[in-house]
Amino acid sequence: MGIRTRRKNKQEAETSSRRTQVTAQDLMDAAVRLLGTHRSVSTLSLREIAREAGIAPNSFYRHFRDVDELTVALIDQAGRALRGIIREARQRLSMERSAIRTSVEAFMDQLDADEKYLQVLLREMSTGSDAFRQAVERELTYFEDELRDELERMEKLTGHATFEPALTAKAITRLVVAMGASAASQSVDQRAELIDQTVIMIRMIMVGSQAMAKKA
Amino acid sequence: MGIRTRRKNKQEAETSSRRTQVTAQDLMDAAVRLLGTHRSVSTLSLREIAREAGIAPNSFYRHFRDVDELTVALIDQAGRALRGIIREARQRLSMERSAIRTSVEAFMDQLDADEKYLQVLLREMSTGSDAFRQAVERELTYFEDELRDELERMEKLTGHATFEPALTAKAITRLVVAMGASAASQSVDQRAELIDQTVIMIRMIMVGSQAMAKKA
DNA sequence: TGTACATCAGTGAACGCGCGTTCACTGATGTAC
DNA sequence: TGTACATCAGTGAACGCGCGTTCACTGATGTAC
Repeated sequence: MGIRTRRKNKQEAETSSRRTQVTAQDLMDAAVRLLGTHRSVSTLSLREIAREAGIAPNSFYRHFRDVDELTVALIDQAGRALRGIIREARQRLSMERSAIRTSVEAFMDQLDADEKYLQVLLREMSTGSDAFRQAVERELTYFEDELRDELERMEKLTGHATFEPALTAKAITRLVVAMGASAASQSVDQRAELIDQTVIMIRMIMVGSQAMAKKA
Repeated sequence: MGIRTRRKNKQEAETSSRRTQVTAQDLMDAAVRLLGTHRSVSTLSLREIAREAGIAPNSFYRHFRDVDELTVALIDQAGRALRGIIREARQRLSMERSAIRTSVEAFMDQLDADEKYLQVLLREMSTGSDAFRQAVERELTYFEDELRDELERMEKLTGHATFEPALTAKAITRLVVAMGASAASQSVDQRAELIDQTVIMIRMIMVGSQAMAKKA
C-alpha cells in the first residue's frame, strides 16, 4: 500500500526522481487512452482518469479544476495537431505532385498518432458542451482559412481560377473531417479505400469550383 | 402521492382512460426532450428518463430492457425520417426546378421537427456504441443508394453523365450530414446562410463530377 | 346483469456501487542560514 | 558542510448522492361464466 503500489497501472517508470511525478500531460494521456475510439469525454469520471494515471482521485485536483478543464486542454492539443497537418502539407506541396493525396494521408495518419487528439476533436464536435464545440469550430476555421490561402496561391500559380475560394475550402474541410470521423473506426485496409474516395471527392469539388469560376 | 401526482412532469393528459398509460413512444419522446441539442444518449440515466416521462424508475422495464434498447429504437426512427426526406425530395423533384435546394431545405427542416430524431442520429454517429454506429451507417447507406439512383436517373434524362455516381452520392450525403450537424446548434438566420452554402457546395460536386465524366 | 378472476402497467422501499469533493495528513525535494 | 524549514504532489478515510436493479405489492380494466 502507498507509494510503492501506485505505479500499478502505469506501463513504465518515467522519471529518475524518487517521487512519482504525474504531470498534467500524463493525465491527458490517460484520458485519451480511456476514450479509445468512441467514448466522449463527458462519459469519463475523474476517478477513472486518476485510476488510469495511477494516482489517488483527489490528486487530480493538483493539475485540473475538473474534467472539463482537462477536456479544453485536449481540444487545444487537437487544434495544434490539425494546424501541424496543414503546415506539413504546405511543405510537401512545393516539392512534389499530388498535394491532395499527401494532405489527406497526413490527416488520416493523425488518427493513428500516439496521441489521438484528433479523434477527441472529432467527437467533441457533436457532443461536447457549448464551450467545447466553440473551441472545435475555431480550430476548423483556422484550418479552412489556411486552406483558402493555399487555394488562392495555387490560383495565381496555375492560372486556374477558383469559384468562391472560402466556400471551396470549407466544403473540402468538412468533407475530409466527415470522412476522417468515419475512418476512425475502421481497419487499415478499409481506410486505404476511404483515402482513395476522399481524394476523388476533393478533386470533384476543385474541378467543379474551377468550372463554375469560368462560367461566372 | 401516488397516481394523482404522477403527471407532474407531463405537460398534458393524453388519454381519456383513467389509468396513466405511458407508452414506449412516450419514453422515447421524453429521452429526446432531455437530449436537447447536444447531449448524447449514453449520458442519459434510466431514472432521468422515467422521471421526465412521469413514471417510477422501475416502470421503465415494462417497455425496454434498458436504455440501449431505447436508443436503438430512436435510431430506427431517425432512419425512417431520413428516408422520408428522400421520398419527399423525389416527389418535388419531378414537379419543380432547384431539386438540390429543396432537398437540402427538407433535410435541415427535419432538424427542427417536433421529434428531433435526426439530431440523435447525427450525435450517435460519432459517440454511440458499435451497434449504434452500425445502425447509423446503415441508414446513411440507404440514403446514399437512393441518391445514387436519382443521379443515374437524371443522367438518362438530361444526358449529363456523372463520374462515379456512387462516390458522388456519398460525397453529397456526407457533406450534407456534416453541414446539418453544424446547423443543429445554430439560429434560424445562421442556418439560412448554411443552407445557401450547402447548395453551392453540392453544385460544385455535381459540376465537378460531370466535368470529370467528360474527360474520362 | 352480477360476480369472480386474470392481466399487467403501475407502485415504494431497499440494496450495493461508483461518483465528486472535502479533510487533515505525509514526506521527499530544494533552499536559506 | 549541516541543520531547519517551506513547498507541494502526493495520501486514505469519509461524506452524501444518484444510479441500476430487484422485490413483493396494487388496483383498474376486460373477460368468462
